Amino acid sequence: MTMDKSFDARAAEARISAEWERANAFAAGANASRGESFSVMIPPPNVTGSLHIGHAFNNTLQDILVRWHRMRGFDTLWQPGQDHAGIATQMVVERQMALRGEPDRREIGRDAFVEKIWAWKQESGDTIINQLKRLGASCDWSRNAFTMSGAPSAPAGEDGNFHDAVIRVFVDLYDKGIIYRGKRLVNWDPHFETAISDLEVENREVQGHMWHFRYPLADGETYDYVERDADGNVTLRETRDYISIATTRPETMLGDGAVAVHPDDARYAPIVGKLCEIPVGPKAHRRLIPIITDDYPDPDFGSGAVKITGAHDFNDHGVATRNGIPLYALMDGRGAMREDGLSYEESAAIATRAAKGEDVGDVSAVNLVPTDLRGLDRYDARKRVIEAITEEGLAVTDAEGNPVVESKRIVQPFGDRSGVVIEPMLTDQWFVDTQRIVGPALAAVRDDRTRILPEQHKKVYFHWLENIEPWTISRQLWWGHQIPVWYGLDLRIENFVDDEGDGALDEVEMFGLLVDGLVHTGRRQHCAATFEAVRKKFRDDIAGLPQPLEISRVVEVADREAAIDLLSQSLADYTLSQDPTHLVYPVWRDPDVLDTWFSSGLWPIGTLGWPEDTPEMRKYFPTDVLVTGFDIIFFWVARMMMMQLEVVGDVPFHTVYVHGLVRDEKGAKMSKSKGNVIDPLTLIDEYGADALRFTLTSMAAMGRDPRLGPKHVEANRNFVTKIWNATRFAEMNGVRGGGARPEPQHTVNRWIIGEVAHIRQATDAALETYRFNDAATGLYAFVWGKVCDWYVEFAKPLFDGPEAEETRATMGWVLDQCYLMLHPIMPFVTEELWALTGDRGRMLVHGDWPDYGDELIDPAADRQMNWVIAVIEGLRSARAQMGVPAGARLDLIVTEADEAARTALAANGPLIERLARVNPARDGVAAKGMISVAAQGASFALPIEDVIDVAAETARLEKSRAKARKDADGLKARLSNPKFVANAEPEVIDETRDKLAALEDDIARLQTALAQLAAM
RNA sequence: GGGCGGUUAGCUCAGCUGGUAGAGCGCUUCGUUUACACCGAAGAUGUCGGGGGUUCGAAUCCCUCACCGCCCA
Repeated sequence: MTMDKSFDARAAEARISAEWERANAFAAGANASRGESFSVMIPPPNVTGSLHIGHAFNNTLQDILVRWHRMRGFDTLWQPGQDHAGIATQMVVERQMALRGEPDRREIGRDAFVEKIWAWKQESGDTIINQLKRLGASCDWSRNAFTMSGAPSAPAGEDGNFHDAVIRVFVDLYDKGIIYRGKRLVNWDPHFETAISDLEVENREVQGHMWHFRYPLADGETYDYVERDADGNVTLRETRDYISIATTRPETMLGDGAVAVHPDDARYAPIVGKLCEIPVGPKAHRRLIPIITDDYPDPDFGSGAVKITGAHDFNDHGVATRNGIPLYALMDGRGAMREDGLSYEESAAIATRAAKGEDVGDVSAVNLVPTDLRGLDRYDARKRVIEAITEEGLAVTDAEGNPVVESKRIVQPFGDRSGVVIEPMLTDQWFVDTQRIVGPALAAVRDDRTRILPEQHKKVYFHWLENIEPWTISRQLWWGHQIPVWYGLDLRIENFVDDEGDGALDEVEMFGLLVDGLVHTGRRQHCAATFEAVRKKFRDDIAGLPQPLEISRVVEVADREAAIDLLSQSLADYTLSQDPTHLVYPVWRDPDVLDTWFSSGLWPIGTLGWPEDTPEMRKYFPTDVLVTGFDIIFFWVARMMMMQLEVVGDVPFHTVYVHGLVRDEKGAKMSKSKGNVIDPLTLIDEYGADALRFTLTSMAAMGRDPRLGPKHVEANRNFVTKIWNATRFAEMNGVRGGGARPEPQHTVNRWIIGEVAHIRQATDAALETYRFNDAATGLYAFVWGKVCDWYVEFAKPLFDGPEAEETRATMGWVLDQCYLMLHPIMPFVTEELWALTGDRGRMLVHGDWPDYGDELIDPAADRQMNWVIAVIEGLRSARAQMGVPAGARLDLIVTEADEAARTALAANGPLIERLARVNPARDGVAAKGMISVAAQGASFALPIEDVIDVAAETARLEKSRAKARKDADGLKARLSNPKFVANAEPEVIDETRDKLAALEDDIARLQTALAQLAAM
């Protein structure tokens, strides 16, 4: 057999992947030979996702840990899977439908749309899984999980019980009161028409405008407006009949509930408590709002006065709630001005009463959008508002009378998926009261039950959790786990009078119910995992109602309207038939779905079969390591911590390894818009998966962002080729792998075995501490620098001598160790070489990770070979510098040598002769026409005859001497410092003395050589 | 505004608990010697961002300044 000149990655990767799969090599527990388990949960990529370089990085690191543990015999599980990515998936499928010219989702309805998404998922949802396989990720693919598995809408083949876990947890937290529903200001995405969490909001600085408007004081009031400089000197004094407001969002003025100033702001003190007019809206119904004080306004920013729109701004919302200012909603779900609710006149009247301090109750029907602006998009409304105010002369103007509009950079919230400006909206949403479950998550990291690496990220974790806000978990989407809460009409109206007192309804009473009860009263709600369970709860509810209602059948309908229709119809029927068995009590389910991260938060237990008591759950939970990017620490890590601790009372993992973000060569974040995205699959095609993996690993310095360019990958592809060719050389010389560790006699062989032991210890130490880059660069230096550069070269002459057999055995074993140790980082080429070089019985993926150590190290061999290497390097350097033709074979004259040097020389003569291109060493004296080379304990002379240039040789030796002297002087200075000798550790002092001695030895030899040269 | 990180060879970066700097790429010269030109040999290049401090000793610890980046407000 002759090997090709290089590794054909493309062909081999596919073949090897198939072999791994056929052998079920990645199955949970494969190759287990000891009791301990090791489990890792993949951070689930979106089902819509495709592999980007960040995934490649993240999964390479996980795979290294997993393969390393599997080879060490741990019962290993790497759990793969995907999340259902609510918004993203809906977006993908809607776009596809639009492209095909199909009716949109509203036209086909929820069920049909969800069915389409499932169809899409089954057809295209495994893209990233297949890409991860190409990377070599050794997940147990048979267990691939999905956060929507087992949902009622799931088609065949999508079973699983993730849905059960999600619903179970929701119900549990609901029952504990940790999940609640409430009207809150949330981040509303007008494009997807759903609430999103603050983490899905990207605050970006954009070019915006700041308008300045005058809010006239009510009843023509005036005040002295005085501005002072830092020293208290008056810089401006004028009589004003208005208060000046700056805003970047004029359209929200319509919903203002107050103007706020800082309590210490002297400028406005005279008018606090007075009313002012919002300078927009029909003149006849101009609204007045109070001027209040609050700590929020910054007196130094703008005019120091802030308009308060509690329903459309988070800061304002805080001010409004603190001060009892009503929250007037202005927009609908699409970000357009509202058209619903009361007329502007009625609304303005109510708002005015509120401004005067009257309690006006619920203001959700109040619509303060003037008739002519209703239905307009928020930006069109803005334009109209500005025009109207300017026209009226209430814009603040400059000296020339032009309205003051500042162009400035403002920070605006954008939906991370939709890219549109987020609108703070007052809506009914479901929340997790995170305050109540955050404690254990903080404690677990504080007392190191979960370690976060690198440690600096702990701060971020703590900071976020210590200031945690309620988590909005409802999404107004169709794709996701529908909230398991049903509503029913509240029929227990307060003013119900049972005229006859007979506990039964007559027609009049029934009519009263219909009119008062159905339309105007609240609703009942119940939460349970199944409709059956919820039906029972409603039945208990209605049991208290007057008969015959109490025996109504609980049935499910689409929504509140349908419920009212059906109930009315049912009651009407009853009045005719008097047959109570036909009475129904309709209930409807909350249409919202849960935030995808709510399900991802249960990933560690959900993928292991919880809430069932599964063997996997018992064996692999808590999991060991979570490998993830920094960007996901809040989204996911913190939430998993909170949820697992709350639900099963344990941490989800004992270590979180946080890696950096892969950047381009210049350090810029990769982004589609910048066009600097590097596609990992392209790199795999070009250089092979091993080269890419090795590159990413060698860049994985803890806490740092790797910068990746194709050049780096190319360099490591060369490394793949290098070990391939070392194997090829071995193979050509009859070396085979698969043998037991030999116990050779020759120093070279003893030395390399010791080097293997060194690197094994270094590699394990690096992996144990998650220093992936140290593991990679250490192996690189060992394989290339030690094995290929020196050992293979040393072995060449040995193959012709009496040590040929032991050298073959040693080389076979050494290469086997290289394959084993490189396998977690470069699985394909090593698996291939493993198969090519021996009959092993099992694949390398199930090879036994070595555990030898110092016992294999022969210090004498170590010393001797390092000496030989130094001599060869010295000889080569001297030759090159003196311009000796590379091919010329020189005599090697030993002018001086101690015992150790003689032994080393005798044992390694052929090696030195071959690698330094010299004839066998013989004793002699330096003479004219020779150059000198100093080594520890020995001096050599090389006759280069007439080519010697005395001046050049002198210069070369002087340069060496100067360097040695400089180093020696430094060391001497240190040793002669009494404080150093007194304070430094003894080993350090010894080390310094040894170094100095060696240098002085060198200097002496150089000195001699120079003297000889001078004498010639 | 708060927090975190960075500033080391021409470029991209290592350098863990302080013991006087390394790798890859690039560059120069030489080389087809029984694996490999995706190679080998030899070589050049560093006030370790500036300033101060602790220490026998600082790229490494502390303070400070400058610039760059990220996160949160």
